[in-house]
Amino acid sequence: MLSKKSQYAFKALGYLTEKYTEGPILISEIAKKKKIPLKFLENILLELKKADILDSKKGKGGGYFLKKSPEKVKVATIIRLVNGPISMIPCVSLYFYERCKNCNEKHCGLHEMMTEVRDATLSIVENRTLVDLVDY
Amino acid sequence: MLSKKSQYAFKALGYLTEKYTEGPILISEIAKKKKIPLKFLENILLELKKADILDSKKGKGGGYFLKKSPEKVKVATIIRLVNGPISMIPCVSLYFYERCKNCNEKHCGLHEMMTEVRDATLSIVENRTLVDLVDY
DNA sequence: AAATTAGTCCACAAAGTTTGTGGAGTATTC
DNA sequence: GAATACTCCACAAACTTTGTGGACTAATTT
Repeated sequence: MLSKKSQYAFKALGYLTEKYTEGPILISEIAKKKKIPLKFLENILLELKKADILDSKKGKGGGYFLKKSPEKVKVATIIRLVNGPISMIPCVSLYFYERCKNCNEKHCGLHEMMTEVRDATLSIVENRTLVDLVDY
Repeated sequence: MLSKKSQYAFKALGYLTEKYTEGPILISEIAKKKKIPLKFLENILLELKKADILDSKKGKGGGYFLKKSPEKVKVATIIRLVNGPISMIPCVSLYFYERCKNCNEKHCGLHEMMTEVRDATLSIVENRTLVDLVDY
């Protein structure tokens, strides 16, 4: 399961995608519309900014906005950033790989199956972008 | 990611599947061979027994063994049992469903995408069994 | 029947993660 | 320089994970 933080991040990014043409959006507006605790959302958006997904402007007329065009930001990128590995086990992860201590990966049934699961998931989340998060 | 507990459970079940014809297997043997903390493994196996996946026998010649034939036990069942939901978000889960508070499921982009991810994952784990966990 | 073997059960504890909150500071605009 | 809005850091409560310890029960062997 994705953490609440991740779910909040997706809701917020969906909202910013909707409002992409409208310039900076207040944190407080996102928090209210998407029912996200304000201060928690602050942390999340700041993290997304540091990861180059968002940018912000201070002072009057300020707020957060997408740094890149929403169709250029993959859902997979956001998951890895906010939630961590997409794979079910570390020895199968592409971005968070860790060697398995108690099995030989070449001959491990679990390894093989989890690789399939990973690829099935990636085939979706690597091909969806922030645009796919918007309500319709 | 699956918890360590889940990974231990899979390792143990894979081992019991290998040794399916050999009668009861000692917890201590599984723990040693699969490098799982003994007492932690006790808890896991007991849980699997209560869920009717395993059975056990006490005293000399005792140990744990699969209650059903390994090809009859789906991987999906084990994940749900030991790890919890397979879906990435609760409002998309079949077995652990929870309503989403801040979106209309019929018009939510996230909901739609996560349904696809769920189905892609299920198409694998609902069609694999303990047999697929065995090393080869 | 006693000893040995091996699972059962319960409680607890250390560590880590998640989910926040509070408050002072900084940049920008008017 | 006042108001606005993001920034940064620290901390805390709650929960989950990952175990451990010890007494108990059931089955077998001698």
